[in-house]
Amino acid sequence: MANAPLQSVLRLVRLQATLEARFSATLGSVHGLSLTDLLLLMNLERAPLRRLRRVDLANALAMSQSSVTRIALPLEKIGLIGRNTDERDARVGYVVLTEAGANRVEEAHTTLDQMARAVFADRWTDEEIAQLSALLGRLTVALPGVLV
Amino acid sequence: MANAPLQSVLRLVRLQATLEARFSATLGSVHGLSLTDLLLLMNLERAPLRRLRRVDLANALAMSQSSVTRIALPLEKIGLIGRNTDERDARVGYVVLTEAGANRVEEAHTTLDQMARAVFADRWTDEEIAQLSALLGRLTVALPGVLV
DNA sequence: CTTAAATGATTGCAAACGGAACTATTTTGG
DNA sequence: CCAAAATAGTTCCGTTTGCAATCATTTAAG
Repeated sequence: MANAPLQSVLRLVRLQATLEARFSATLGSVHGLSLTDLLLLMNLERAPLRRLRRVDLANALAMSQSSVTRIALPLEKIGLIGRNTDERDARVGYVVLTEAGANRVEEAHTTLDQMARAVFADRWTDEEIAQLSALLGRLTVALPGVLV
Repeated sequence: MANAPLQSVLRLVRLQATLEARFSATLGSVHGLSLTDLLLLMNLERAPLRRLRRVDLANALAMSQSSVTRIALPLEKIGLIGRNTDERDARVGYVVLTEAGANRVEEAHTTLDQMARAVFADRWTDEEIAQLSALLGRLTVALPGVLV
């Protein structure tokens, strides 16, 4: 297949719209979160001290800083995240996962995991899924500006 | 890897934002088209008589009908597509690729193809790329509402 | 036939996003 | 030590998108 690169990229682009729409719909009705919300919270969960600077969060999510500001605002209002300052540097504002946020992200993570498994439920072997994950992982690191 | 399904989905979602941003930037500066514009034109190019109903175009692009209406408007203004009616059914409006559109899509397609190849330029074998394409293809057909 | 449901397309509205501009800090270079 | 550049964050504005409502037309059901 001579045009496998283009085909891969096009399929990837088109898959995303469907996956995000589907996942966000369920996450919204069940947990009151969009997929982007959950990804933000999950990044905090994995971070040391459960906190990240806004600029690092933007890089981790492959989004702009302004988007992080806007997404964080309602999450802060409902108490899932908090705001910390840095004594060393007055410019930075840490986003901190609260206890309520940690609970919520655990629940939503479970739902997301089930949905992801459902996507592969039909005649996929574990090995094939691992292969796909590995190939996408290589693609991720091949693109500058996309953190893992 | 027990969480390969989730990992695959998350990587896919994150890759899309980067790829679309990168591709749209180049396509925009070189050919005056966004990636979405080009995908619309490419679908017309492959269609019989180089024309499609708006509703079919929406399905093919995994987008809403209203988006197709809005995307098509400026493309029509600059003469890349035209508008046909159906004598049998006055509701449908065909989107037709013009000669100018066919020329433009051919140029932009070449650029897109080169960019796609560049993504895989670093230590990917043809077989690996084909494998990725095949896996993404299976994923595409596994999701209802996503046409190839 | 005639009325109700379905279909195709458009428009208004709201949500999400990036970029540019701006403020406030910190770092750097002379 | 101080001015200039860099960095972090927010806000404003334009673009893109989906959903709901709407209109016109066709199909289906009685």
